[in-house]
Amino acid sequence: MSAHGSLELSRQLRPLLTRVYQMVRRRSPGWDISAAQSSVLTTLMDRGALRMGELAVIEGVRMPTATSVVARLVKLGLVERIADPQDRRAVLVGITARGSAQISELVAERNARFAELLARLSDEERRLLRAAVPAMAHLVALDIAPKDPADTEL
Amino acid sequence: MSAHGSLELSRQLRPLLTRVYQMVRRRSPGWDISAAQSSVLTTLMDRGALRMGELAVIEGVRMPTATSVVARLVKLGLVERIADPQDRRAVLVGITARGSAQISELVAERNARFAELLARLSDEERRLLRAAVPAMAHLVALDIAPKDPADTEL
DNA sequence: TATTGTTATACTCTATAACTATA
DNA sequence: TATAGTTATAGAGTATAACAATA
Repeated sequence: MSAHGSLELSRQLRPLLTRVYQMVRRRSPGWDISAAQSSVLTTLMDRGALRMGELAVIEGVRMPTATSVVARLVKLGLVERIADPQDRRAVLVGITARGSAQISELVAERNARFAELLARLSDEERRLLRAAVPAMAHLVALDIAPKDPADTEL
Repeated sequence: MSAHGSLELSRQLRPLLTRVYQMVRRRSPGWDISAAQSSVLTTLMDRGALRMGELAVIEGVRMPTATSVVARLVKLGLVERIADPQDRRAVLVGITARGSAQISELVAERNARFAELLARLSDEERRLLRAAVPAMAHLVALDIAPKDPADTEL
């Protein structure tokens, strides 16, 4: 019944989200690592060492892609490949101390840059954004939830 | 003085924006055109025909990149190159009827998919998101504004 | 035989450097 | 000489198909 309101909200909100995303991402000079690379690093930071296949699934890419991104990160000394003792076919990919340090810096820098923009809003505007955070978090959680027909009631 | 609150808000909001962006973008099967291509099409849709160099600036890419993206779109019949009568060095790039139709469809599809997610939130959550829209719009506008020292007071 | 990864190949997006054509 | 754009070349990210090694 609220489908109409949702579509209208989608029309307003979606382009804005795209723009804000690009603001924070695209103009980030001085960082040598790419979006794909920083995504892998944050994943490994959050979840610890992962098998190549798991990493590919989480990143939403195919295995050959994961292999090549990891290969470049290894060359940069930011991740390492570890043989899996349980299964000799498998490879564990882990972040190195240097990778860890670098991604922390990058995240801090992005947050700082976004914060500068937020600081230029009014107190009221910031309050409204803050109030919307839990709803956004819920939205993000929805995406992870399985989309089986059985889960339609979620 | 509100710098601290901004940084905290940035920490909460920025990762969520990234995730939502990816939800809407990445899992969009059945669309042959790439992100760079759809971005060019929406730009041409919004602003009409542009010179190659203007397009490159707006898209935030170098001219050779614009040239190649446009070349592929021309091959797909979605944009056309028009000689500029005023300056024979220049090229005007315009969207075709087919390009126009295709981008409208794509935008509608993305909005619909995002709306489905929004529809799964509570009325209250949607209300909070709606209330945050003007602040987000302001945020986006800030990025466009020049960053000269003189404009610091904006 | 099935699973885990890698290699081979190809396409898009991106950049810089060198070039052409016009102002 | 300066500007608008293209071509040449290279590297990153992505994919599919074919392969190797292990379970």
